[in-house]
Amino acid sequence: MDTSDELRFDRIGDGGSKRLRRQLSRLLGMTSAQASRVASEALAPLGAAKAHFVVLAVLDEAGPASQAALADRARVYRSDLVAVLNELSEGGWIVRAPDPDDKRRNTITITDAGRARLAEIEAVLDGVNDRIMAPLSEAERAQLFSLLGRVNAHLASSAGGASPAP
Amino acid sequence: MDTSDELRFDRIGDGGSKRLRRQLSRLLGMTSAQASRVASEALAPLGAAKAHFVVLAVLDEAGPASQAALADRARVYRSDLVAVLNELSEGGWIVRAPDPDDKRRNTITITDAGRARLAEIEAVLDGVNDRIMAPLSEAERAQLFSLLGRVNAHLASSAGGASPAP
DNA sequence: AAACTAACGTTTGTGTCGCTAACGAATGTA
DNA sequence: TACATTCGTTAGCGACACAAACGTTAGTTT
Repeated sequence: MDTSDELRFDRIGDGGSKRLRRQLSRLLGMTSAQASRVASEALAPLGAAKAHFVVLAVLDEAGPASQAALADRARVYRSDLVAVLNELSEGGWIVRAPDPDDKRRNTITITDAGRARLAEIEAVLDGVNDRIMAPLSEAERAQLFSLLGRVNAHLASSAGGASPAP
Repeated sequence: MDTSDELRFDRIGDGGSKRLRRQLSRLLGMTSAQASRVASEALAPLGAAKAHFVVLAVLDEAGPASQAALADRARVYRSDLVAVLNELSEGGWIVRAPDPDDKRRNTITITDAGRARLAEIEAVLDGVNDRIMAPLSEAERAQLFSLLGRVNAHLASSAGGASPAP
């Protein structure tokens, strides 16, 4: 019979159901949840969160910015960014100073300690991603990135939700 | 200018950061969230949820079962299954009857209406998954499933979390 | 038969995540 | 001057994965 091929990850997360195995959204959800869990667990000892990494990375690469600009770049909602910046500020990794030119804005700047923190977090997360993709070859990892990236781009552009704070 | 290769989905969800683009967990999370949103929106008019589909599918394929067995197969936590079964029961899609042989257990059975409901939901979700993978060819879809499946299997087995209710 | 252990369904609660709504303050525009 | 928009902020929703505990029932041990 047709005992071949697709039975390799049978009963991993689909109860052996052909129906469930066809649903990419489910496979995506399960894998994402597990990856997210691994990442969070790895960051926990540092007292860091994933949003910390994203925000610090964007700050480091794009330079100081208002919270609104930061939220756009990091794809974090303005409302959620507040807490993240509070935490980063408490650690001395960023400075939140009022913008003299526009009193509505804050100017967020990464500190030297923040850059060190970023490197620290990045090292951990690089390790995490390596563990996640452990069973894949280099070529396969690139494949996965490419395919996922295309699906993601398609979803982001087709849906209304490309921008986090409309 | 910066005309190279990997810029095709630049600024889709990573703020243009090389660092962020390397993080599979992030790409996975964004894609999963969007796919999940599309699926939920498609199911909303039916008044259905994703868990409904999973539970009905498992019931249809593996036959009547206790809630514990159902939770294992559907990869839903016993605690969360309660609400799902309440909803499915209210719709008349399943029957929850005490097991005479073991008074601790309920026996969950799918009804004819439940099977019709399952077909209905499945049709919607098949459409959703087709829309999600629209930019991919048949071969690429198979590739994506295979790669994701391997990552998922690896994560499920390496972490303690292969079984949802320890 | 009594005592202990384990499985069952259920309730309740936790933490994260994506997202919406509304607010006062400040700014820009008509 | 009136109106609209942008800014940071607070609060809250709903979905999801998950943990802890409880009363009930069953199986096992002494």
